[in-house]
Amino acid sequence: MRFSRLFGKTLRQAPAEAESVSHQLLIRAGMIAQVAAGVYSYLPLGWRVLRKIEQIIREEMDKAGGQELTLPVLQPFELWQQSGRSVSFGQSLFTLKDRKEHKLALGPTHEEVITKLVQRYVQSYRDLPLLLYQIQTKFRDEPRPRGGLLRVREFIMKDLYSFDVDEAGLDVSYKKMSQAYKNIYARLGLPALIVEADSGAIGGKESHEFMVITESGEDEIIYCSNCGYAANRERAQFAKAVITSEEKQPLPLEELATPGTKTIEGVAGFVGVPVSQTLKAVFYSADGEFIFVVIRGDLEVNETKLRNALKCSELRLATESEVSEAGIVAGFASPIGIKDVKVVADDSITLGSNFIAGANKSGYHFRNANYPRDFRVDFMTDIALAHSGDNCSNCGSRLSSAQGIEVGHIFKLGIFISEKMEAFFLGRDGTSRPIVMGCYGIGLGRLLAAIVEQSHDGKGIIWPLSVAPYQVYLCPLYLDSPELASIAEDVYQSLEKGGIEVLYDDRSESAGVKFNDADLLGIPLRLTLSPRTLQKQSIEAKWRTEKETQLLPLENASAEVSRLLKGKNWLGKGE
RNA sequence: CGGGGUGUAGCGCAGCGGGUAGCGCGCAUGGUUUGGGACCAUGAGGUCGGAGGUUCAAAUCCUCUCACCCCGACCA
Repeated sequence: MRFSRLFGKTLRQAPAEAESVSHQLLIRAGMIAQVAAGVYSYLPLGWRVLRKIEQIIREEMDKAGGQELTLPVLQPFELWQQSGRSVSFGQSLFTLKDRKEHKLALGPTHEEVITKLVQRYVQSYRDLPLLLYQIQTKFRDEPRPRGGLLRVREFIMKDLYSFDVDEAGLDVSYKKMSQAYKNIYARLGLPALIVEADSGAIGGKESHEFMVITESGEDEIIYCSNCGYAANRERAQFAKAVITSEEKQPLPLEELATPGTKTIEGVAGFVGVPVSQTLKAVFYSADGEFIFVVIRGDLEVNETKLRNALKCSELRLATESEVSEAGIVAGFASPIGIKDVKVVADDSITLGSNFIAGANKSGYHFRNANYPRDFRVDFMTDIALAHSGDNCSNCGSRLSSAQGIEVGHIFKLGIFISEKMEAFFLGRDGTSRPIVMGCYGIGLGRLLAAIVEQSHDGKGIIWPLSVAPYQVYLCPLYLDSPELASIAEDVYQSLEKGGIEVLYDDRSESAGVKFNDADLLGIPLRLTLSPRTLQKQSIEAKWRTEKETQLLPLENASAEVSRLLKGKNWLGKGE
């Protein structure tokens, strides 16, 4: 490809709205262009990278036994009603009406459609297992797109669905996919960490995310460097410290005047006890129902855990007026004596005794509140948010935290969808059972952005050889010399003939401009041709990742370059 | 949806005590240059996000509105 003919232009300055590194570099390199919030065009260079990523994913899916197909983007809304996910996806589902006023959805994912399809063709256990996938555009009306390609409303995703006869079969499919994903990240040069995850609106039970650790990541990972436990913070477990008060025996409940102490810190300070010696009350609205949450004063509520515990789809903090309508005195609330309100407790309230708790009247708290002696709860489970510094629930070591980009998510769906979509099969024993499903998603654009996020320097992008838009940047200097121009042209032709992907900088720009563009675009190997190298009948080669240059004989340069490229692995590292 | 911010040439920005728009980069033409973003000359390019209002006069003041970005809520 001749640079002078390439559509797209490198920019010295990134547009003001681009904040994340990947966003800035991808725009400056002329690889993507924004159309609307969370909607992007891929320019030729960016599209080449995306297609390479796609091909790697396709190869790994095929190797794992996947069969590629394509499902429609346009889906009848009824399918979403049938699965019940029109509710759980809620506003994120893009919907539209056709000319007959029939409601349709733009697919944010394809469990419904594929399960319907599989239902038509699978009748017997003999038809299973199946691994079906597609690579296709998804639509999600995200509340807040951000970070360039990191979170968008229209994106290309590979989604694979597994169909098995039982849980054991699902485990096998899940492992295959997990391995295929690891292979993909390895080939992309992405150090991805697998972590336990919440399954969110997709549903199902077990799920894992693949995370690339980088500061710009929007997810927080809690991990234990001792035993290897790692989980998304939404999901993370930790060992809650047991608080032993001086008096282990429950003491009689006492009312205590605590004027003006509306916060946990305020009360604890006023009474002179640690915050862990108090009970915190937090109020939520879950699908419209008022929820009273109790948790030990030193902990915070994990809203994802709470949502899962309540099995609700919409969860938010209750407003002040909702709290007072429920008859609760904010700042002095506790479940003691509370009636007609659903109370959910974190199990931390049993890890201690004689707590300070609200007296449900302004200016007063109770001393020596104990569960279950003094109050009841509707149910109790783990709804606490893990922090770095907490203890690992596996091994007791200190947990750490890191920011990460979610570059893949795999789910064990079980029969959650297949039951609703009536996808049953006949087992060997003649009984009809729902197909056991898994789903496995990976967003290509986000993958591309993640690569840039963790592989760049002050000059620009550093693509791994496996996905670089071109392998070689041919950079002749002093192109106005007819002799040099003609040799450069010959080299270009011979590289192309040799099957090497080459971007030929045929512009008559100065050396600095060309070198800077080569670095910005992140092409792995740069070849410089100038009177200086010509004098030695050679061409200069330089890897994007290295400082040193080397001279290659001009004669059969193509073969020499091939040799160089083959000497590198797909990441362009090592010999 | 809550909070904050920005919309002026392709990109980055200035102008905003009202008088009809300018700088840098980029772009075009010509010339001199060239191993890490050269220089000179000439030139093209703008309904100042949109609508309404105030005024003799609005990029500038007022009202409404739209878009985009960031934080949060939310989210495979």
